Amino acid sequence: MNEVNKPQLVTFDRLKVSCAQCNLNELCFPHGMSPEEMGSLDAVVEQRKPLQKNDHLYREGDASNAIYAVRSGSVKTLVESPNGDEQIVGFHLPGELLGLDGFMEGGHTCTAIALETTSVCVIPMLKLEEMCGVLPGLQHQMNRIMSKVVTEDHLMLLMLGKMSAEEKIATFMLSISRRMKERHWKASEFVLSMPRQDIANYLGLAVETVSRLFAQYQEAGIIKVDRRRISILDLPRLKTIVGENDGAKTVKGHKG
Amino acid sequence: MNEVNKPQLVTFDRLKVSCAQCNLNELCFPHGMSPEEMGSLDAVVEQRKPLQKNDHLYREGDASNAIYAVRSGSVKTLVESPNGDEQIVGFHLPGELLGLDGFMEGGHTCTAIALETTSVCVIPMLKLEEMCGVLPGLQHQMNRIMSKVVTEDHLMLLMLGKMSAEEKIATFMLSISRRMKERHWKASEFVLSMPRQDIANYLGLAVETVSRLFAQYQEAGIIKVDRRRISILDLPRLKTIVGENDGAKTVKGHKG
DNA sequence: CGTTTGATTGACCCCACTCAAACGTGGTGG
DNA sequence: CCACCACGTTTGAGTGGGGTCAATCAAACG
Repeated sequence: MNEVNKPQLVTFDRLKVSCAQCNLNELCFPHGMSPEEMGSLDAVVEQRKPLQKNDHLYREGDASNAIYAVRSGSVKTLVESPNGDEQIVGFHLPGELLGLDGFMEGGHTCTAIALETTSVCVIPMLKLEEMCGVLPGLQHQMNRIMSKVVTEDHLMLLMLGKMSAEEKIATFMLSISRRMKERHWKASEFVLSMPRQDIANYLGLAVETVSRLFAQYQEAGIIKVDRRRISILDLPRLKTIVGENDGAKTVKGHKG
Repeated sequence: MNEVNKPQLVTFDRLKVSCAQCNLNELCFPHGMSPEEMGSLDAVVEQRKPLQKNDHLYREGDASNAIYAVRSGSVKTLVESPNGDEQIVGFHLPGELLGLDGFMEGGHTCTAIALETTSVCVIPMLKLEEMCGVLPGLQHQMNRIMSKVVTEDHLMLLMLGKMSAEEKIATFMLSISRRMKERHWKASEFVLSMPRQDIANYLGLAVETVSRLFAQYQEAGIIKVDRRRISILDLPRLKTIVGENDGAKTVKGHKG
Protein backbone atom coordinates (compact mmCIF):
# COMPACT_ATOMS: atom_id res chain seq x y z
CA MET A 1 0.00 0.00 0.00
CA ASN A 2 1.58 3.17 -1.12
CA GLU A 3 0.62 6.65 -2.10
CA VAL A 4 -0.04 8.16 -5.48
CA ASN A 5 -0.05 11.23 -7.69
CA LYS A 6 -0.07 12.07 -11.38
CA PRO A 7 3.14 13.97 -12.05
CA GLN A 8 5.73 11.82 -10.41
CA LEU A 9 8.25 14.28 -9.11
CA VAL A 10 9.17 12.04 -6.21
CA THR A 11 9.39 8.34 -5.64
CA PHE A 12 6.78 7.30 -3.22
CA ASP A 13 8.40 4.08 -2.09
CA ARG A 14 9.13 5.58 1.26
CA LEU A 15 5.63 6.88 1.67
CA LYS A 16 4.44 3.62 3.10
CA VAL A 17 1.63 4.09 5.56
CA SER A 18 0.65 1.45 8.05
CA CYS A 19 -2.88 0.05 8.04
CA ALA A 20 -3.38 1.37 11.55
CA GLN A 21 -2.63 4.90 10.40
CA CYS A 22 -4.41 4.56 7.11
CA ASN A 23 -7.39 6.86 7.00
CA LEU A 24 -9.22 4.22 5.04
CA ASN A 25 -8.84 1.40 7.52
CA GLU A 26 -12.21 2.10 8.96
CA LEU A 27 -13.64 1.43 5.56
CA CYS A 28 -11.58 -1.64 4.81
CA PHE A 29 -12.00 -3.31 8.16
CA PRO A 30 -14.53 -1.35 10.13
CA HIS A 31 -15.15 -3.36 13.26
CA GLY A 32 -13.96 -5.60 16.00
CA MET A 33 -10.21 -5.27 15.66
CA SER A 34 -7.85 -3.93 18.27
CA PRO A 35 -5.08 -1.50 17.33
CA GLU A 36 -2.54 -4.30 17.78
CA GLU A 37 -4.48 -6.47 15.41
CA MET A 38 -4.63 -3.66 12.93
CA GLY A 39 -0.87 -3.48 13.17
CA SER A 40 -0.52 -7.09 12.17
CA LEU A 41 -2.30 -6.32 8.95
CA ASP A 42 0.69 -4.33 7.78
CA ALA A 43 2.63 -7.54 7.55
CA VAL A 44 0.35 -8.93 4.92
CA VAL A 45 -0.44 -5.90 2.79
CA GLU A 46 1.71 -5.56 -0.29
CA GLN A 47 2.91 -2.61 -2.31
CA ARG A 48 1.96 -1.92 -5.88
CA LYS A 49 2.87 0.72 -8.40
CA PRO A 50 0.00 3.04 -9.35
CA LEU A 51 -2.13 2.08 -12.29
CA GLN A 52 -2.64 4.53 -15.11
CA LYS A 53 -6.04 5.20 -16.63
CA ASN A 54 -7.32 2.13 -18.50
CA ASP A 55 -4.67 -0.15 -17.01
CA HIS A 56 -5.97 -3.56 -15.97
CA LEU A 57 -5.72 -4.52 -12.32
CA TYR A 58 -6.71 -8.03 -13.35
CA ARG A 59 -8.49 -9.68 -16.23
CA GLU A 60 -11.07 -12.38 -16.50
CA GLY A 61 -9.25 -15.68 -16.18
CA ASP A 62 -6.30 -14.33 -14.20
CA ALA A 63 -5.37 -16.56 -11.31
CA SER A 64 -5.52 -14.79 -8.01
CA ASN A 65 -4.75 -15.25 -4.36
CA ALA A 66 -5.46 -11.74 -3.22
CA ILE A 67 -8.10 -9.12 -2.72
CA TYR A 68 -7.58 -5.45 -3.43
CA ALA A 69 -8.43 -2.22 -1.69
CA VAL A 70 -8.54 1.00 -3.65
CA ARG A 71 -6.27 3.52 -2.00
CA SER A 72 -6.74 6.42 -4.37
CA GLY A 73 -8.36 6.80 -7.76
CA SER A 74 -11.12 4.46 -8.88
CA VAL A 75 -11.68 1.15 -10.62
CA LYS A 76 -14.48 -0.41 -12.65
CA THR A 77 -15.17 -4.13 -12.78
CA LEU A 78 -16.98 -5.74 -15.68
CA VAL A 79 -18.07 -9.11 -17.03
CA GLU A 80 -18.26 -10.15 -20.65
CA SER A 81 -21.12 -11.95 -22.32
CA PRO A 82 -20.73 -14.73 -24.90
CA ASN A 83 -21.93 -12.27 -27.57
CA GLY A 84 -19.10 -9.95 -26.79
CA ASP A 85 -20.85 -7.09 -25.03
CA GLU A 86 -19.93 -6.30 -21.49
CA GLN A 87 -21.69 -5.29 -18.29
CA ILE A 88 -20.01 -3.10 -15.71
CA VAL A 89 -20.77 -4.69 -12.35
CA GLY A 90 -19.18 -2.18 -10.04
CA PHE A 91 -17.37 1.10 -9.52
CA HIS A 92 -14.83 1.01 -6.70
CA LEU A 93 -13.89 4.18 -4.87
CA PRO A 94 -11.04 4.72 -2.41
CA GLY A 95 -11.41 2.49 0.63
CA GLU A 96 -13.55 -0.04 -1.20
CA LEU A 97 -12.60 -3.64 -1.80
CA LEU A 98 -12.68 -5.72 -4.95
CA GLY A 99 -11.46 -9.04 -6.23
CA LEU A 100 -13.57 -11.48 -4.24
CA ASP A 101 -14.44 -13.22 -7.49
CA GLY A 102 -10.98 -14.58 -8.06
CA PHE A 103 -10.82 -17.70 -5.95
CA MET A 104 -12.45 -20.19 -8.26
CA GLU A 105 -10.64 -22.75 -10.38
CA GLY A 106 -10.73 -20.55 -13.43
CA GLY A 107 -9.40 -17.47 -11.69
CA HIS A 108 -11.12 -14.12 -11.92
CA THR A 109 -14.51 -14.04 -13.62
CA CYS A 110 -14.52 -10.31 -14.15
CA THR A 111 -12.05 -7.71 -15.28
CA ALA A 112 -10.90 -4.69 -13.26
CA ILE A 113 -9.82 -1.52 -15.05
CA ALA A 114 -8.59 1.77 -13.59
CA LEU A 115 -10.84 4.72 -14.42
CA GLU A 116 -8.02 7.15 -13.63
CA THR A 117 -4.60 7.03 -12.05
CA THR A 118 -5.15 4.64 -9.19
CA SER A 119 -3.21 2.91 -6.46
CA VAL A 120 -4.35 -0.20 -4.64
CA CYS A 121 -3.43 -2.24 -1.59
CA VAL A 122 -2.92 -5.92 -2.33
CA ILE A 123 -3.95 -8.31 0.41
CA PRO A 124 -2.83 -11.91 -0.22
CA MET A 125 -5.52 -14.34 0.81
CA LEU A 126 -3.08 -16.94 2.07
CA LYS A 127 -1.64 -14.64 4.67
CA LEU A 128 -5.03 -13.22 5.43
CA GLU A 129 -6.34 -16.71 6.12
CA GLU A 130 -3.46 -17.41 8.45
CA MET A 131 -4.24 -14.27 10.34
CA CYS A 132 -7.89 -15.22 10.53
CA GLY A 133 -6.90 -18.27 12.49
CA VAL A 134 -5.12 -16.11 15.05
CA LEU A 135 -7.18 -12.96 15.25
CA PRO A 136 -10.75 -13.67 16.26
CA GLY A 137 -12.12 -10.36 15.00
CA LEU A 138 -10.70 -10.65 11.51
CA GLN A 139 -12.65 -13.69 10.39
CA HIS A 140 -15.91 -12.03 11.33
CA GLN A 141 -14.81 -8.91 9.54
CA MET A 142 -14.17 -10.97 6.44
CA ASN A 143 -17.62 -12.49 6.69
CA ARG A 144 -19.10 -9.05 7.06
CA ILE A 145 -17.27 -7.85 3.98
CA MET A 146 -18.46 -10.85 2.00
CA SER A 147 -22.04 -10.23 3.07
CA LYS A 148 -21.75 -6.61 2.09
CA VAL A 149 -20.52 -7.48 -1.38
CA VAL A 150 -23.35 -9.94 -1.88
CA THR A 151 -25.86 -7.40 -0.60
CA GLU A 152 -24.58 -4.70 -2.92
CA ASP A 153 -24.91 -7.04 -5.86
CA HIS A 154 -28.47 -7.81 -4.81
CA LEU A 155 -29.34 -4.14 -4.71
CA MET A 156 -27.92 -3.76 -8.16
CA LEU A 157 -30.06 -6.63 -9.36
CA LEU A 158 -33.03 -4.83 -7.92
CA MET A 159 -32.03 -1.69 -9.76
CA LEU A 160 -31.51 -3.37 -13.12
CA GLY A 161 -34.56 -5.55 -12.83
CA LYS A 162 -37.20 -3.27 -11.40
CA MET A 163 -36.28 0.38 -11.74
CA SER A 164 -37.16 2.88 -14.44
CA ALA A 165 -34.42 4.93 -16.06
CA GLU A 166 -35.26 7.87 -13.80
CA GLU A 167 -35.00 5.73 -10.68
CA LYS A 168 -31.73 4.22 -11.85
CA ILE A 169 -30.11 7.60 -12.35
CA ALA A 170 -31.36 8.86 -9.01
CA THR A 171 -30.19 5.70 -7.27
CA PHE A 172 -26.80 6.00 -8.88
CA MET A 173 -26.27 9.56 -7.74
CA LEU A 174 -27.46 8.78 -4.23
CA SER A 175 -25.06 5.86 -4.09
CA ILE A 176 -22.10 7.97 -5.17
CA SER A 177 -23.12 10.75 -2.80
CA ARG A 178 -23.30 8.39 0.18
CA ARG A 179 -19.99 6.82 -0.58
CA MET A 180 -18.39 10.23 -0.93
CA LYS A 181 -19.77 11.12 2.47
CA GLU A 182 -18.34 7.91 3.95
CA ARG A 183 -14.95 9.01 2.65
CA HIS A 184 -15.50 12.28 4.49
CA TRP A 185 -15.70 14.16 1.24
CA LYS A 186 -18.50 16.45 0.18
CA ALA A 187 -21.67 14.48 -0.32
CA SER A 188 -23.37 17.07 -2.48
CA GLU A 189 -20.56 17.99 -4.81
CA PHE A 190 -18.27 15.55 -6.56
CA VAL A 191 -16.59 14.68 -9.81
CA LEU A 192 -17.51 11.44 -11.51
CA SER A 193 -14.45 9.50 -12.58
CA MET A 194 -16.30 7.54 -15.26
CA PRO A 195 -17.61 8.64 -18.66
CA ARG A 196 -21.33 8.68 -19.49
CA GLN A 197 -20.77 5.55 -21.49
CA ASP A 198 -19.77 3.64 -18.37
CA ILE A 199 -22.64 5.03 -16.33
CA ALA A 200 -25.05 3.96 -19.04
CA ASN A 201 -23.53 0.53 -19.27
CA TYR A 202 -23.60 0.10 -15.51
CA LEU A 203 -27.25 1.12 -15.27
CA GLY A 204 -28.42 -0.87 -18.28
CA LEU A 205 -29.31 2.24 -20.25
CA ALA A 206 -28.24 3.96 -23.46
CA VAL A 207 -25.80 6.85 -23.19
CA GLU A 208 -28.40 9.17 -24.65
CA THR A 209 -30.84 8.29 -21.90
CA VAL A 210 -28.29 9.12 -19.22
CA SER A 211 -27.52 12.42 -20.87
CA ARG A 212 -31.19 13.31 -21.21
CA LEU A 213 -31.98 12.49 -17.60
CA PHE A 214 -29.04 14.49 -16.32
CA ALA A 215 -30.38 17.41 -18.33
CA GLN A 216 -33.90 16.77 -17.11
CA TYR A 217 -32.88 16.66 -13.45
CA GLN A 218 -30.84 19.79 -13.89
CA GLU A 219 -33.81 21.51 -15.52
CA ALA A 220 -35.89 20.48 -12.52
CA GLY A 221 -33.35 22.00 -10.16
CA ILE A 222 -32.48 18.68 -8.54
CA ILE A 223 -28.86 18.64 -9.59
CA LYS A 224 -26.34 20.81 -11.36
CA VAL A 225 -24.27 19.18 -14.07
CA ASP A 226 -21.06 20.56 -15.43
CA ARG A 227 -19.46 17.91 -17.52
CA ARG A 228 -18.45 15.31 -14.92
CA ARG A 229 -18.85 17.63 -11.98
CA ILE A 230 -22.14 16.97 -10.22
CA SER A 231 -23.79 19.07 -7.54
CA ILE A 232 -26.79 17.73 -5.70
CA LEU A 233 -29.15 20.63 -5.06
CA ASP A 234 -32.25 18.82 -3.83
CA LEU A 235 -31.36 15.65 -1.98
CA PRO A 236 -34.86 15.03 -0.60
CA ARG A 237 -36.31 15.05 -4.10
CA LEU A 238 -33.73 12.52 -5.23
CA LYS A 239 -34.72 10.29 -2.35
CA THR A 240 -38.36 10.71 -3.21
CA ILE A 241 -37.67 9.53 -6.74
CA VAL A 242 -36.21 6.27 -5.49
CA GLY A 243 -38.97 5.93 -2.92
CA GLU A 244 -36.93 6.57 0.20
CA ASN A 245 -38.84 9.58 1.43
CA ASP A 246 -42.62 9.43 1.31
CA GLY A 247 -43.80 6.47 3.30
CA ALA A 248 -46.61 6.23 0.77
CA LYS A 249 -45.20 3.19 -0.94
CA THR A 250 -46.05 3.73 -4.57
CA VAL A 251 -48.28 1.12 -6.09
CA LYS A 252 -46.57 0.05 -9.27
CA GLY A 253 -47.71 -2.00 -12.22
CA HIS A 254 -47.61 -5.75 -12.16
CA LYS A 255 -44.26 -6.01 -13.89
CA GLY A 256 -42.35 -8.82 -12.22
CA MET B 1 -35.38 -16.48 13.22
CA ASN B 2 -36.84 -19.22 11.15
CA GLU B 3 -40.15 -20.41 9.93
CA VAL B 4 -41.54 -23.86 10.27
CA ASN B 5 -44.25 -25.95 8.78
CA LYS B 6 -47.71 -26.23 10.23
CA PRO B 7 -49.05 -29.78 9.87
CA GLN B 8 -46.57 -32.38 11.01
CA LEU B 9 -47.43 -35.96 10.28
CA VAL B 10 -43.98 -37.43 10.81
CA THR B 11 -40.86 -36.45 12.69
CA PHE B 12 -37.80 -36.47 10.55
CA ASP B 13 -35.33 -36.45 13.42
CA ARG B 14 -34.13 -39.92 12.62
CA LEU B 15 -33.60 -39.17 8.98
CA LYS B 16 -30.16 -37.82 9.64
CA VAL B 17 -27.62 -38.48 6.94
CA SER B 18 -23.94 -37.78 7.30
CA CYS B 19 -22.23 -35.24 5.08
CA ALA B 20 -19.85 -37.89 3.81
CA GLN B 21 -22.73 -40.03 2.63
CA CYS B 22 -24.78 -37.16 1.38
CA ASN B 23 -25.08 -37.35 -2.38
CA LEU B 24 -24.94 -33.60 -2.44
CA ASN B 25 -21.63 -33.18 -0.65
CA GLU B 26 -19.79 -32.83 -3.89
CA LEU B 27 -21.93 -29.85 -4.63
CA CYS B 28 -21.69 -28.28 -1.21
CA PHE B 29 -17.98 -28.73 -0.78
CA PRO B 30 -16.58 -29.97 -4.03
CA HIS B 31 -12.82 -29.96 -3.61
CA GLY B 32 -9.78 -30.44 -1.49
CA MET B 33 -11.26 -32.25 1.48
CA SER B 34 -10.35 -35.70 2.66
CA PRO B 35 -13.07 -38.18 3.70
CA GLU B 36 -12.03 -37.71 7.32
CA GLU B 37 -12.44 -33.98 6.98
CA MET B 38 -15.82 -34.50 5.42
CA GLY B 39 -16.74 -36.51 8.45
CA SER B 40 -15.94 -33.61 10.73
CA LEU B 41 -18.50 -31.59 8.93
CA ASP B 42 -21.23 -33.73 10.42
CA ALA B 43 -20.40 -32.28 13.78
CA VAL B 44 -21.33 -28.81 12.68
CA VAL B 45 -24.29 -29.40 10.43
CA GLU B 46 -27.63 -29.03 12.13
CA GLN B 47 -30.92 -30.59 11.29
CA ARG B 48 -34.05 -28.70 10.54
CA LYS B 49 -37.64 -29.67 10.03
CA PRO B 50 -38.82 -29.36 6.43
CA LEU B 51 -40.31 -26.09 5.28
CA GLN B 52 -43.68 -26.07 3.60
CA LYS B 53 -44.36 -24.10 0.44
CA ASN B 54 -44.19 -20.36 1.09
CA ASP B 55 -42.58 -20.77 4.50
CA HIS B 56 -39.75 -18.34 5.21
CA LEU B 57 -36.30 -19.76 5.85
CA TYR B 58 -35.27 -16.27 6.91
CA ARG B 59 -36.45 -12.73 6.39
CA GLU B 60 -34.71 -9.47 5.67
CA GLY B 61 -33.40 -8.19 8.97
CA ASP B 62 -33.13 -11.58 10.67
CA ALA B 63 -29.90 -12.00 12.58
CA SER B 64 -27.91 -14.96 11.40
CA ASN B 65 -24.82 -16.94 12.16
CA ALA B 66 -25.33 -19.69 9.64
CA ILE B 67 -25.43 -20.57 6.00
CA TYR B 68 -27.88 -23.01 4.50
CA ALA B 69 -27.70 -25.83 1.99
CA VAL B 70 -30.83 -26.98 0.23
CA ARG B 71 -31.23 -30.69 0.79
CA SER B 72 -34.45 -31.23 -1.11
CA GLY B 73 -37.03 -28.92 -2.62
CA SER B 74 -36.14 -25.39 -3.63
CA VAL B 75 -35.93 -21.87 -2.29
CA LYS B 76 -36.15 -18.39 -3.76
CA THR B 77 -34.35 -15.38 -2.32
CA LEU B 78 -35.56 -11.84 -2.91
CA VAL B 79 -34.82 -8.24 -1.98
CA GLU B 80 -37.34 -5.48 -1.47
CA SER B 81 -37.13 -1.98 -2.86
CA PRO B 82 -38.10 1.16 -0.95
CA ASN B 83 -41.18 1.46 -3.19
CA GLY B 84 -42.37 -1.92 -2.09
CA ASP B 85 -41.76 -4.05 -5.13
CA GLU B 86 -39.39 -6.95 -4.92
CA GLN B 87 -36.71 -8.55 -7.04
CA ILE B 88 -36.00 -12.26 -6.89
CA VAL B 89 -32.22 -12.60 -6.77
CA GLY B 90 -31.87 -16.35 -6.83
CA PHE B 91 -33.45 -19.78 -7.09
CA HIS B 92 -31.71 -22.40 -4.99
CA LEU B 93 -31.91 -26.05 -5.97
CA PRO B 94 -30.84 -29.07 -3.91
CA GLY B 95 -27.14 -28.99 -3.12
CA GLU B 96 -26.93 -25.23 -3.50
CA LEU B 97 -26.01 -22.81 -0.76
CA LEU B 98 -27.68 -19.62 0.39
CA GLY B 99 -27.53 -17.17 3.24
CA LEU B 100 -24.16 -15.54 2.71
CA ASP B 101 -25.85 -12.17 3.01
CA GLY B 102 -26.62 -12.53 6.68
CA PHE B 103 -23.41 -11.54 8.42
CA MET B 104 -23.77 -7.78 8.46
CA GLU B 105 -24.84 -5.69 11.42
CA GLY B 106 -28.42 -5.55 10.27
CA GLY B 107 -28.73 -9.28 9.66
CA HIS B 108 -30.02 -10.71 6.42
CA THR B 109 -30.59 -8.29 3.57
CA CYS B 110 -32.78 -10.60 1.59
CA THR B 111 -35.62 -12.97 2.30
CA ALA B 112 -35.64 -16.71 1.59
CA ILE B 113 -38.91 -18.49 0.85
CA ALA B 114 -39.53 -22.15 0.08
CA LEU B 115 -40.99 -22.72 -3.38
CA GLU B 116 -42.22 -26.16 -2.34
CA THR B 117 -41.75 -28.55 0.56
CA THR B 118 -38.09 -28.14 1.29
CA SER B 119 -35.51 -29.31 3.77
CA VAL B 120 -32.23 -27.58 4.45
CA CYS B 121 -28.96 -28.21 6.23
CA VAL B 122 -27.99 -25.46 8.64
CA ILE B 123 -24.27 -24.77 8.96
CA PRO B 124 -23.42 -22.44 11.87
CA MET B 125 -20.69 -20.03 10.88
CA LEU B 126 -19.07 -20.05 14.29
CA LYS B 127 -18.34 -23.76 14.17
CA LEU B 128 -17.46 -23.55 10.51
CA GLU B 129 -14.89 -20.88 11.27
CA GLU B 130 -13.38 -23.01 14.01
CA MET B 131 -13.06 -25.85 11.58
CA CYS B 132 -11.47 -23.60 9.01
CA GLY B 133 -8.65 -22.99 11.47
CA VAL B 134 -7.98 -26.74 11.69
CA LEU B 135 -8.73 -28.06 8.23
CA PRO B 136 -6.60 -26.44 5.58
CA GLY B 137 -8.87 -27.39 2.70
CA LEU B 138 -12.02 -25.95 4.17
CA GLN B 139 -11.02 -22.31 4.19
CA HIS B 140 -10.16 -22.46 0.53
CA GLN B 141 -13.41 -24.19 -0.16
CA MET B 142 -15.23 -21.37 1.58
CA ASN B 143 -13.38 -18.82 -0.51
CA ARG B 144 -14.28 -20.75 -3.62
CA ILE B 145 -17.93 -20.80 -2.62
CA MET B 146 -17.87 -17.09 -1.94
CA SER B 147 -16.31 -16.40 -5.33
CA LYS B 148 -18.90 -18.55 -6.99
CA VAL B 149 -21.75 -16.65 -5.40
CA VAL B 150 -20.26 -13.34 -6.44
CA THR B 151 -19.70 -14.64 -9.96
CA GLU B 152 -23.26 -15.89 -10.25
CA ASP B 153 -24.56 -12.51 -9.20
CA HIS B 154 -22.36 -10.87 -11.83
CA LEU B 155 -23.76 -13.10 -14.53
CA MET B 156 -27.23 -12.17 -13.42
CA LEU B 157 -26.31 -8.51 -13.66
CA LEU B 158 -25.16 -9.17 -17.19
CA MET B 159 -28.44 -10.85 -17.95
CA LEU B 160 -30.62 -8.10 -16.50
CA GLY B 161 -28.53 -5.30 -17.92
CA LYS B 162 -27.71 -6.45 -21.41
CA MET B 163 -29.95 -9.25 -22.60
CA SER B 164 -33.16 -9.15 -24.59
CA ALA B 165 -36.23 -10.99 -23.33
CA GLU B 166 -35.47 -13.86 -25.69
CA GLU B 167 -31.91 -14.17 -24.43
CA LYS B 168 -33.05 -14.02 -20.82
CA ILE B 169 -35.49 -16.86 -21.24
CA ALA B 170 -32.93 -18.97 -23.09
CA THR B 171 -30.29 -18.24 -20.47
CA PHE B 172 -32.69 -19.16 -17.71
CA MET B 173 -33.54 -22.51 -19.21
CA LEU B 174 -29.91 -23.31 -19.91
CA SER B 175 -29.05 -22.46 -16.33
CA ILE B 176 -31.75 -24.73 -14.92
CA SER B 177 -30.79 -27.46 -17.34
CA ARG B 178 -27.14 -27.34 -16.35
CA ARG B 179 -27.92 -27.38 -12.67
CA MET B 180 -30.24 -30.32 -13.15
CA LYS B 181 -27.42 -32.13 -14.88
CA GLU B 182 -25.06 -31.35 -12.00
CA ARG B 183 -27.58 -32.99 -9.69
CA HIS B 184 -27.42 -36.03 -11.97
CA TRP B 185 -30.99 -35.50 -13.04
CA LYS B 186 -32.21 -35.23 -16.60
CA ALA B 187 -30.85 -32.09 -18.19
CA SER B 188 -33.41 -31.96 -20.96
CA GLU B 189 -36.56 -32.65 -19.01
CA PHE B 190 -37.48 -31.07 -15.72
CA VAL B 191 -40.26 -29.51 -13.71
CA LEU B 192 -39.91 -25.89 -12.70
CA SER B 193 -40.72 -25.38 -9.05
CA MET B 194 -41.57 -21.72 -9.45
CA PRO B 195 -44.59 -20.06 -11.05
CA ARG B 196 -44.34 -17.91 -14.18
CA GLN B 197 -44.72 -14.87 -11.98
CA ASP B 198 -41.45 -15.68 -10.22
CA ILE B 199 -39.61 -16.42 -13.44
CA ALA B 200 -40.76 -13.08 -14.83
CA ASN B 201 -39.76 -11.24 -11.68
CA TYR B 202 -36.36 -12.94 -11.64
CA LEU B 203 -35.68 -12.07 -15.27
CA GLY B 204 -36.97 -8.52 -15.10
CA LEU B 205 -39.86 -9.23 -17.45
CA ALA B 206 -43.64 -9.22 -17.35
CA VAL B 207 -45.42 -12.55 -16.85
CA GLU B 208 -47.06 -12.18 -20.23
CA THR B 209 -43.70 -11.89 -21.92
CA VAL B 210 -42.49 -15.10 -20.31
CA SER B 211 -45.62 -16.86 -21.39
CA ARG B 212 -45.35 -15.57 -24.94
CA LEU B 213 -41.71 -16.57 -25.29
CA PHE B 214 -42.35 -20.05 -23.92
CA ALA B 215 -45.06 -20.37 -26.56
CA GLN B 216 -42.79 -18.93 -29.22
CA TYR B 217 -39.93 -21.31 -28.43
CA GLN B 218 -42.33 -24.22 -28.37
CA GLU B 219 -43.71 -23.14 -31.74
CA ALA B 220 -40.14 -23.06 -33.04
CA GLY B 221 -39.54 -26.60 -31.77
CA ILE B 222 -36.85 -25.57 -29.33
CA ILE B 223 -38.69 -26.66 -26.22
CA LYS B 224 -41.85 -28.39 -25.18
CA VAL B 225 -43.91 -26.76 -22.49
CA ASP B 226 -46.57 -28.51 -20.47
CA ARG B 227 -47.50 -26.25 -17.63
CA ARG B 228 -44.36 -26.32 -15.46
CA ARG B 229 -42.88 -29.34 -17.15
CA ILE B 230 -40.21 -28.29 -19.62
CA SER B 231 -38.50 -30.43 -22.23
CA ILE B 232 -35.54 -29.09 -24.11
CA LEU B 233 -35.72 -30.36 -27.68
CA ASP B 234 -33.02 -28.32 -29.37
CA LEU B 235 -30.21 -27.52 -26.96
CA PRO B 236 -27.82 -26.18 -29.63
CA ARG B 237 -30.39 -23.64 -30.74
CA LEU B 238 -30.83 -22.45 -27.17
CA LYS B 239 -27.09 -21.98 -26.91
CA THR B 240 -27.07 -20.11 -30.17
CA ILE B 241 -29.65 -17.71 -28.85
CA VAL B 242 -27.46 -16.77 -25.89
CA GLY B 243 -24.40 -16.61 -28.12
CA GLU B 244 -22.61 -19.70 -26.87
CA ASN B 245 -22.49 -21.55 -30.12
CA ASP B 246 -21.55 -19.57 -33.21
CA GLY B 247 -18.16 -18.03 -32.77
CA ALA B 248 -19.50 -15.16 -34.87
CA LYS B 249 -19.87 -12.80 -31.96
CA THR B 250 -22.97 -10.84 -32.80
CA VAL B 251 -22.45 -7.13 -33.25
CA LYS B 252 -25.09 -5.49 -31.13
CA GLY B 253 -26.34 -1.93 -30.90
CA HIS B 254 -24.57 0.68 -28.84
CA LYS B 255 -26.71 0.18 -25.78
CA GLY B 256 -24.46 0.32 -22.77
C1' DC C 1 -69.25 -28.78 -9.10
C1' DG C 2 -68.28 -23.45 -8.07
C1' DT C 3 -64.25 -20.93 -6.78
C1' DT C 4 -59.63 -19.62 -6.87
C1' DT C 5 -55.23 -19.26 -8.64
C1' DG C 6 -52.01 -19.47 -12.41
C1' DA C 7 -51.27 -19.29 -17.42
C1' DT C 8 -52.31 -17.80 -21.91
C1' DT C 9 -53.63 -14.79 -25.65
C1' DG C 10 -54.88 -10.41 -27.95
C1' DA C 11 -55.03 -5.31 -28.54
C1' DC C 12 -52.87 -1.26 -27.51
C1' DC C 13 -49.32 1.92 -26.16
C1' DC C 14 -45.29 3.98 -23.98
C1' DC C 15 -40.63 4.14 -22.41
C1' DA C 16 -36.28 3.81 -23.69
C1' DC C 17 -33.37 2.45 -27.71
C1' DT C 18 -31.73 3.65 -32.35
C1' DC C 19 -30.13 6.54 -35.77
C1' DA C 20 -28.24 10.86 -36.94
C1' DA C 21 -26.33 15.15 -36.50
C1' DA C 22 -24.47 19.01 -33.89
C1' DC C 23 -21.82 20.59 -30.18
C1' DG C 24 -18.20 21.54 -26.82
C1' DT C 25 -13.64 20.48 -24.96
C1' DG C 26 -9.16 18.94 -24.69
C1' DG C 27 -5.08 17.59 -26.81
C1' DT C 28 -1.77 18.09 -30.64
C1' DG C 29 1.07 20.06 -33.91
C1' DG C 30 2.05 23.75 -36.99
C1' DC D 1 -1.49 31.08 -30.20
C1' DC D 2 -4.65 29.16 -33.07
C1' DA D 3 -6.42 25.54 -36.32
C1' DC D 4 -7.52 21.15 -36.33
C1' DC D 5 -9.01 16.75 -35.01
C1' DA D 6 -10.85 13.23 -31.90
C1' DC D 7 -13.69 12.06 -28.55
C1' DG D 8 -17.23 12.51 -25.28
C1' DT D 9 -21.56 14.61 -24.74
C1' DT D 10 -25.82 16.58 -26.01
C1' DT D 11 -30.07 17.06 -28.62
C1' DG D 12 -33.75 15.78 -31.89
C1' DA D 13 -36.82 12.60 -34.47
C1' DG D 14 -38.61 8.20 -35.10
C1' DT D 15 -39.50 3.42 -33.84
C1' DG D 16 -39.95 -1.00 -31.75
C1' DG D 17 -39.55 -4.26 -27.82
C1' DG D 18 -41.76 -5.26 -24.14
C1' DG D 19 -45.16 -3.52 -20.67
C1' DT D 20 -50.12 -2.67 -19.54
C1' DC D 21 -54.85 -3.76 -19.57
C1' DA D 22 -58.34 -7.02 -20.17
C1' DA D 23 -60.51 -11.23 -21.27
C1' DT D 24 -60.24 -16.17 -21.54
C1' DC D 25 -58.72 -20.63 -20.32
C1' DA D 26 -57.04 -24.57 -17.51
C1' DA D 27 -55.89 -26.87 -13.26
C1' DA D 28 -56.21 -27.44 -8.47
C1' DC D 29 -58.93 -27.22 -4.51
C1' DG D 30 -62.48 -27.39 -1.20
